[in-house]
Amino acid sequence: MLRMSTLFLRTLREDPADAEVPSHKLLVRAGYVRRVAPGIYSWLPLGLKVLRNVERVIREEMDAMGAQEVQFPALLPREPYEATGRWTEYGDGIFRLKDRKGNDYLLGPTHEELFTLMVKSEYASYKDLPVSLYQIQTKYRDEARPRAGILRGREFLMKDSYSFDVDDDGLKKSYQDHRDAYVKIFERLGLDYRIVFAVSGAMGGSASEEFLAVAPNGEDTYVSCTNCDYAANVEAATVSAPADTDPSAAPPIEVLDTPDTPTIDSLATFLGVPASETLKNIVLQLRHPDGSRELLIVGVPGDRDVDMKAVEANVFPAEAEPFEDFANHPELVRGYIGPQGLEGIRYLVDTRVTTGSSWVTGANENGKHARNVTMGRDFTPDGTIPAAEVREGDLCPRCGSLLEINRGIEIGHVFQLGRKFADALSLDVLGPEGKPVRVTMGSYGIGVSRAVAAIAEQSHDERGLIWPRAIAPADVHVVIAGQGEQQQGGQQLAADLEAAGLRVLLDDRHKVSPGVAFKDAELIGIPTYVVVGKTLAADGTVEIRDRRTGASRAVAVVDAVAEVVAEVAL
RNA sequence: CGGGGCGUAGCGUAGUGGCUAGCGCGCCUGCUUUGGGAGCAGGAGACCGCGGGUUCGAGUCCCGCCGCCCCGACCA
Repeated sequence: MLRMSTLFLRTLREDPADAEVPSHKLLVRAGYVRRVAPGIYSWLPLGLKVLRNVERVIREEMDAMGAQEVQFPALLPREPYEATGRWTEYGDGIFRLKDRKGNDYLLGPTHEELFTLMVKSEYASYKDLPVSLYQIQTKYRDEARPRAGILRGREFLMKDSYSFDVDDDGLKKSYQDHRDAYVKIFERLGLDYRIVFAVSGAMGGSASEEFLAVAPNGEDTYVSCTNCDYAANVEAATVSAPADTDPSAAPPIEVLDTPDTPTIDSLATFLGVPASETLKNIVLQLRHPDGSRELLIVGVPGDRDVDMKAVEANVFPAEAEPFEDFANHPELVRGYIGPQGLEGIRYLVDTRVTTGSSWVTGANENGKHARNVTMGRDFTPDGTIPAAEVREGDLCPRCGSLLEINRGIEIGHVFQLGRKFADALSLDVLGPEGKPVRVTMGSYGIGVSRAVAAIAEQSHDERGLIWPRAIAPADVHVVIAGQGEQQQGGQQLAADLEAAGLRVLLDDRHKVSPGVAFKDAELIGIPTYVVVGKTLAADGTVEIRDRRTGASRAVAVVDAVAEVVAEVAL
């Protein structure tokens, strides 16, 4: 039993000044966490109980799906990360340190290398696979900007698992098994979440989905269809493209004098056409992994911005950056670039730019634009990518209905990693024909500490936290509001509840007024609390209150244990 | 890393060059109080983020650094 009289807890009456989002404010106010350094937090007793409860749910489901728990160190040697290139790729993103001999170490940001090497050293036969391993480990990333309390920290708790299969079909099954397990986990955690398509990004690999907890303070933006179940991270979103038409049917190109119209706004105003009918050509510079540079021009409808993340996802592993060096490229007339007659420069268009579509665009001459510039006749791009930002009201690529945009917190990610790490670290098993077979992997993560914050984001009101039963720090909170008989009654009830198998938090503080006890109970957020107070003396009843609805009912103290047990079991 | 805001006691804050840095909460002692953040009395607690400078005098003005928050860039 937790007794408030001795519990290591101090609640705060006011929001901490450095907190912005509700989860941060409330977890600090209610005495669950305390900051010790930027993006680094300590867990106090109540917070640690919630964190452990989340871990327990995750462990149960991971074990149930057949994954086996292991534990790697957080402190890791440089060599495995050198072998996969990530010692360099991570740049400032990892914490590095040296031992007394000057050898390089890092604090693990993620553990693909270690899992891969572990399987390599233990297993050698296709008969050993498939296997899925997981750990719940503290991860370290030197984030440029930690924010929102434990929502994005530099030290955080993560469940990461990895599947190992001999072929793609096996990988698909392992992926699906993890996905199913994640659904069960997030259901049990009481989260409102969406599964969205994601880009695989710097990790390479193919199929990738994110589990996003719906929250206005989330860092991820996703689109979802108002009709069907299509949902995607904005970086991975596609939209329904207009149908192709016959380019020869378009009127001929017409070059127009458009002085002083280097921007889309000025052009649209000058010509009196909507910006959506103009074609904006953005010059980018690609940086390839080998250090070489390449120009890239991206054409998008003039009323939309280029989504750099979407572009990068399509030119991976190159990185894209804005191009500024117009002085050395006289063929690129800043503000008046058009795709017609662009020779030798890679040109990609947005999905919305289709064969047969005609545009107002630059004439590659200062002060001039061209009308009726038609794709398939006047220019042919080197490819089509979802380059323009997605907006609310765009059309679903699957059913054509309206898309809407919302924000979410990434709490899980499932990912068919493929052979990137197996290749880098030579992970083979002997196949049935006696020849080595390269292993294919999946990678699956859940942000454990982040999930606590995500739940707090979704489950609170102006008075405080409201935990789902599965992870609340206790099943029931007994508040003693009074002296003498109430004290005796409350102590007895708490003991009886505990004897009935419940986890009990008892507010047995003598000198605090009932108002303080009520406020604390609401702030701490145990879903059910029982008030033992004046009604005990008056008519032998106690109050059972529901934290979420505020509903209160009086029950005879002799029936209280049975009533509470029934309520908690719901 | 760029832009903006801000660092005063455990928490929230006042203090726009001039007396011993003020208030609320919390904490300690005593008495009273006990169904919605109690009252009275007495107390402890601050190198005013750090370093340098201007000035007769700096929490206050100037410079540098560090840290915090927000936006952006970045982020398996």
